[in-house]
Parts: sequence; structure tokens; C-alpha cells
Amino acid sequence: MLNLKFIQDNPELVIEKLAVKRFDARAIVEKVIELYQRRNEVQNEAETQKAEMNRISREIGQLMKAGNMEEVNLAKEQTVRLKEQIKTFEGEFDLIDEELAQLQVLLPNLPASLVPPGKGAEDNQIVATGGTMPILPEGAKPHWELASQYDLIDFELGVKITGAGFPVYKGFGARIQRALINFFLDQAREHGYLEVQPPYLVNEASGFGTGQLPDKEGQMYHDSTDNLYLIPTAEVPVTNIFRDVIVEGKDLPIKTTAYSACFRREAGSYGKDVRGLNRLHQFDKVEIVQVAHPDKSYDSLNDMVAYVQTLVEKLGLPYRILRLCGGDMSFTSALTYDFEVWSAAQERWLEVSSVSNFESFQATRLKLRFREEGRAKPMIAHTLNGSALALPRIVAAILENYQTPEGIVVPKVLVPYLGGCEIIR
RNA sequence: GGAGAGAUGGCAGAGUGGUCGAUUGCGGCGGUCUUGAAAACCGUUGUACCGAGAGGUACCGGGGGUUCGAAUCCCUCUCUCUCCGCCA
Repeated sequence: MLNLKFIQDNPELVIEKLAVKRFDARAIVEKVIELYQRRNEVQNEAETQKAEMNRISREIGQLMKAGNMEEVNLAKEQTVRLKEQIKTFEGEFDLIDEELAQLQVLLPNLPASLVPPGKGAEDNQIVATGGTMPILPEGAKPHWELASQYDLIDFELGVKITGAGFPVYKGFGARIQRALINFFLDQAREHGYLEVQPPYLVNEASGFGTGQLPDKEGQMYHDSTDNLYLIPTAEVPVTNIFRDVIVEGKDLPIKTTAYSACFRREAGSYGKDVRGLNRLHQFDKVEIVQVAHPDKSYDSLNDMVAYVQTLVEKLGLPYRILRLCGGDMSFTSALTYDFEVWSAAQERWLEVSSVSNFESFQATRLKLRFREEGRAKPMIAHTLNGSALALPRIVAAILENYQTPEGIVVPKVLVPYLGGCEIIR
């Protein structure tokens, strides 16, 4: 979320920047400034009174010691009115503070200056492409048919056990999941990321910290008995490692990676978008997260994009990198690059990674700060994350792009992870 | 799930109603001494908000209450530990 003081000092900048995200912030910004000023006034009043109250209380202590009960009672009378006034001011303060907090979370993050204007997906900028489009054999099939032909994934069985969007992977289908997870984790580790295994359920504070709550509540599965949320991405538990933490400036950037299953309700999705592996309620993903110095966070972003690029290249998948336009960006992001791979039989691009710099937006919620050497006050850090990578669409692209009349050819980098198997027949 | 104990600053650990943001030790930082280091000694060492500043306010797991005054008393929630039960 945006810092209140920043909003107060830069109202026009906030409004202008958020217009790029097609968000009309004027009314909220004006209200925030008004409330913020009022809150400070009330705070000043309340604190002046409290100071007086503290003074009298100390005095009473002295008088009691001296045994001067008459003056004690006199002093006590003084506090009655003060107490009431303090209560009134504090009540108003709490009210305003709550209202401010509610407004504050309505404002999206400001887009970085690189973010192109635009409404939706069609306005995203293609900043890089790579790989070569495969020439598929006669009678090439989409991945859901291949999955069933080679008995790799059973969608119907998943429907029986749970429901749509919860496939059962079998045999090489299951092994290729495991292979990809290990491949991605090994790669991340080699690039300096610390591997962690986070919880798959998180509490409300964590959901708030990364920005899923309060507004994206409907996208997460929720256990109401214990008030816990199933994670939609490892970003949530991993980033929340750093909630309420002050790190050393010299340790930045802090690079963390985690594999997790991800759970998304995906309310409102339908049609070809949810066919086969295109969109699932449960899927596997390896996530990379960085905590960075504010001056260096765009270096981190570039570093992460370059890293993800090596992954899709090693898998031999044709890909393109998009810089998302204002209208297509997430609420929390300042700059996002999406990776898409070509799904040759479906003849469409599939998003397999989204790499974002959140600047101080998450860190402000998280109270994630760092201490720079030689500087007294801790400062808010920057956070970034990216998929590296999400499995299902990678699997879809591999199945489709690597199909031959003899079977599915295994990408070279995965062969050692599949016990030397070079083709799935 | 049942019974009991507990939660204090980076860590350990005092403090059971009055000047306590908090004794002390360790650790960290700065200094003296030393060719350098260690040891010893001296000093310093939380965060947030308000304020131009002086300074003020809040925070002793979270929330609420009693009181002129709460780390300290009461209620409640969460978590940790010990024992019992159950168990991958």
C-alpha cells in the first residue's frame, strides 16, 4: 500500500500515475489527505492531554508518598475531565484511523515509468522473443489428447475425487512434474536462491501482507474453522517470512525460492481457457522472491527476467516476454514482465511466468525494512517475485511441441531427471 | 482433546501498582591501552507516530477492563513448554 505521507506530499503524481492503471484515484486521494490532516490534529490534541495526565499522575505519586491526602484528592478531581477529553479524542482518532486504513488499501501500486499505457492484453509490449516454432507432424494433437493417449494425466479421475481443475498425474505424467520441480529448484539454487519449504496454509495477516486480502478474498480457498487460507502461490508464505522484519542492508538482495502446490478458485473462468492444463485449481509452481534495496530493485527485476529466460530456453520452448501495460497489471505491481510459451497444437501463447517488482508496496504492508550501514533509521525495502516456473502450461507446451509419431521427446535438460528416459512412448 | 506452567528489548534473564522504555549479563558499535589482536576498562546500543525544534505520545505476545497511575491486578484470544491421550 502507499504511504500516507507520500500521498499527502504527492497527490497529483499519485492520481496521474494511477490513471495509467486506469484507476481514478482523485476522490480517494482527496479524502485520504483530509482524513490524514484531521487525524494528526486529533493525535496532537490527545497527546497533549495525555502528557498533562501523565504529569498529574506523577504528582499524585509524590503527594501520596508525602502523605498529603487532601492535595491528592484535589489532583484526582483534575483528572476526571482530562480523562473524558482524552477518551473523546482517542475515539475520534481510532475512527479516522480505521477509515484511513480502509481507503489506503483501495489504492493500487503506482506503475513504474516504463509501464506502457493501455487497456488490456492487446496493449502489452513484446520486449523479447526466442526459441523456434516447432513444425508438428501430421495429425498433431492438443496436450489433453496426448495426456490421455500416453496415460499421463487423468482429468476425469480428478473430477471424481475432487472436481474440475484437480487432475491426477500418472506414471511419466507424475514423474515429469517431479522432474520439472527438481530442475527448477536446482537451477534457482545455482543462481543463489535459498530454497525453503513453506506452509501451504496461511493466516489472515499473511494474506494481508502480500496484498491478497482484503480485496482478492474470493480467489483463495478458505478454511473457516481455523480461519486459514490455502496459498494461491508460494509468494504469500515466502514473502511473509520477512513480515515485521528489519534486515541488514549489506545482506541485500535476499534471494529465496520455494516449490509449492498452488490453489486458486478461479471463479468466473470458462471455455478454452480452462481446457486441459490451461487453468487449474491446483497446480505446481516454483517461485523466486527477492528482497532488494530500493536503489537496486530494478537490477533485481532484470536479473530475475534474465534468469527465467534461461529456463524456457533450456527447455527449448518458443517464448516471448511481455511488458504489461497499465490496464493489464496487477493491483500490487509497479512493473511486470510476463513470459508466454507457444503451445503449438493449440496454436496459442500460454502464460507461464509473471515477474514483478512491487517496490515498497508490499514491504509497507509487511513492515519489511532494512538498516543501511552508517544510517540510524531503518528504511522500507523493495520486494519482487516471479514464477520460475509454473508447471502445467510448461507441461502442455512440452507435450504438444515435442510430440512425434514415435512419442513425446523429453527435453534434454530433463532427461537426467527422468532416469535417462529420452522419449515417452 | 485433557491438566498445568509460561510469553519482557538481538539473545539470556530481573522486575508483582508510582519518576520503568524498563536492573544486570552476553552480543553489537565507538573509544582508551597495544606494533596489531585478545583481555581489561570507559561509553553507547529498540521501534513507530506527532512536532520546524525543544520535546511529546505509544509499545513488556494480541485485544479489552480496573485505577489518578499497569510490564505488574482482572477478563479474553493466540502462541510456547511439560505431563496425559491420540497419531503420519
